[in-house]
Amino acid sequence: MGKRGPTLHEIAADAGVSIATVSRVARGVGQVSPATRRKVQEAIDKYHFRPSHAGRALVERRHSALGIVFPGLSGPYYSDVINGFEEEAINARVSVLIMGTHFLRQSVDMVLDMADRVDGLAVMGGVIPEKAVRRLTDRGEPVVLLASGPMVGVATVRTENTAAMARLTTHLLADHGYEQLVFVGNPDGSPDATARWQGFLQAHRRTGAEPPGEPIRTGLQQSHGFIAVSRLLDDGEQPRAIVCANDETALGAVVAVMDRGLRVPEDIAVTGFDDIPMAGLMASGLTTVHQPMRELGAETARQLLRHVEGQIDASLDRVLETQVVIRGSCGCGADEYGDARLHGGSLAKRSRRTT
Amino acid sequence: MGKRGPTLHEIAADAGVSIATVSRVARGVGQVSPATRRKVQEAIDKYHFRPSHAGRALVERRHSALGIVFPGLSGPYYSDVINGFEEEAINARVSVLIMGTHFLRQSVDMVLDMADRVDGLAVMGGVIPEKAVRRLTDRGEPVVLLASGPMVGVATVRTENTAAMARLTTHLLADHGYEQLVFVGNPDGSPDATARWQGFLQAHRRTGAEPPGEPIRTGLQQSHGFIAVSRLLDDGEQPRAIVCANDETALGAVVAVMDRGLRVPEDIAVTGFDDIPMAGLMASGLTTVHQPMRELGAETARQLLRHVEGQIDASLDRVLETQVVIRGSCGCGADEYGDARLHGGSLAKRSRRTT
DNA sequence: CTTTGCACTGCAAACGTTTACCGCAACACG
DNA sequence: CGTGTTGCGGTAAACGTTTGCAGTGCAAAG
Repeated sequence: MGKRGPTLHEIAADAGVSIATVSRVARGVGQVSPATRRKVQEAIDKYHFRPSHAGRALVERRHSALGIVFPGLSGPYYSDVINGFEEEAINARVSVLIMGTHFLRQSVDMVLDMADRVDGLAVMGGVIPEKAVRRLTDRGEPVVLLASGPMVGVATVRTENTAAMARLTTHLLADHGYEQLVFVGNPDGSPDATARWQGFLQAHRRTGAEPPGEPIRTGLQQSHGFIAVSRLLDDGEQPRAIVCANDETALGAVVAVMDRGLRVPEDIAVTGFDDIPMAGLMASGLTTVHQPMRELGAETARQLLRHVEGQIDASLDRVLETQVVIRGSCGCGADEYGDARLHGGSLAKRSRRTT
Repeated sequence: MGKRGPTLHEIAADAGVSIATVSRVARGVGQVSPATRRKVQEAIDKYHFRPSHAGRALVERRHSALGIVFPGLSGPYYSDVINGFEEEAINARVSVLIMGTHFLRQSVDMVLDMADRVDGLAVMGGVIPEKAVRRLTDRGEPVVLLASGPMVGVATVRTENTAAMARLTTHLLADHGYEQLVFVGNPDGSPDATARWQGFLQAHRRTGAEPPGEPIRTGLQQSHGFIAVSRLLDDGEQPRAIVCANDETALGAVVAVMDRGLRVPEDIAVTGFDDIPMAGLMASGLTTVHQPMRELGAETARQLLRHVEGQIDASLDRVLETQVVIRGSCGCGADEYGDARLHGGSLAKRSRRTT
């Protein structure tokens, strides 16, 4: 059974005017005498009238909504991106529809379906195959690719992953002189993970270090990191440093290491990626890479809105800067960069050194 | 500028038939000869035609979509709920639109707006005031309240929070004999937190324990728990047990306790709520309450779908069962309930005792 | 008193579907 | 050969809006 909301006609009848006048009052355009306006407004309020989106979408050919598609929705990462995205959307008076495909078979259909409910779509990398993205753009649907490699003909907004991971890895290899680094994350799992693995490799090549072994392929949640590292250690391996694809796996790794009575960073250094709130709080401080998540979402929304307005720039490839954040978990002592420990009831922001 | 997709008319022209026939072929209803069907299908494929949602929504008075509204989207909690919800929705061939209000001023407007784009709405407790929910139901919009207290005239699906928290707290008070319990979480923050605080209080009353002090009001993220407990300990207080509103704050609390050289559970016991994957993995094992998140989402979707079909049962108040999961962090030794430690490369599921 | 201009408001045509209804051809049957 | 019957497929109305255009009435100007 469908919606039963009042329509223009009912309001018009009640106010004793035509539907055109009600429409004009409702959207505040055109010439309407103050007396009529008041009368109509009263009827509108009385019935809590809100114009039907379907009717409006049909004639205006726009939905006043933007869509954003993610693979999954767990983790503070996405939350911040969505926040930034929503903020910009609200400024532009459009709704935001979120979708998580959860890697289901029907993903492409779901996205295609959503595309028909919004004016533009932000698609996170790895959600649907390139071919499906093409189909959308070919249809004339404004699309912005989020956090995924450049793709000809499609606007992209992303953060600098590869170079940052290369800098971080170089810090471990060159500054600390570590030799056996292990990468935890699935390079085939998401564009983010791919780019980070690339940076990891790049650093090894550039510093002339021995090439690293196979990555430990696992998911991006804390429990995944915990399990992966637990397995590794239980198998008798003990790398000098564990480079994780994101902070949450890193946190899981830290717990796994400590569970076995080993110390971070004295026995094993651990690094993350994303700089989630928890990263700066834990004892040694997690060395990681800060990404402007919120801005990533906001910029994506802005670009998408321009696109929807017809300001198409399909060759756009906006890359937001990232910063390596050196804390304690890589082995840099607190004394080295000022007091980085929490104490005495103060929760002053831990100092950072960024490269 | 708006969508440019092909319309029924173009397909009809190309195939040399009327729009009615195209519509029939597209949706597979009515009588169409095999020859015509083939011809039309070809044209449809050729243009990648998909019927416009707006046009369809207008005449059918349904959107083939369900909405689900959350306050925020961080944490594995929501992810699982959404998963279950989506799964049921996909079975019923309807789309799912997710929305996170992020406690913005415009929340009510956002929800009202979304209500006009879907056939039914699942609203998580605390997202919008009761009055706004009423407005929706008054308009005839199918609404199911998710994880929030019963509300007359509105169907509700939730998990048993209060009783479970009472059982857990009683375990700490009676079985362990702890006396100074501290609650971390904001009772006014969400219906979940409210119910858990209630259970916490209830246990104190029932066991005749001294009433607890004020709760430590903070958010539901790991970093919130960490900061809250850090402050507490730095202020010189040392409760015997910390009861957290959810697992993530509990994990933050554990890290904060350990950061200060104290042990969990020997010096301070810590408990959570939700049973997220990480809860079973950490060293001592987090004592918590297991909730059927996925089922919560799935059941909500099922109820909402029934409601949309006209099978209204506004007095429904479905309460899903929860289980207290005793692990080590409350002080129950591993030896007490079998080997609950991870070792020897095995990651066997940690044993549980449930009440 | 007629004309002109202006502010206001109604009419009606889209927008892209779905579907009830009807016409038409072909065919079977008496 | 007339009369149903049946299977296809076209016509048109309806869904709820927006908006160009035209009409109305009134005041000011001629």
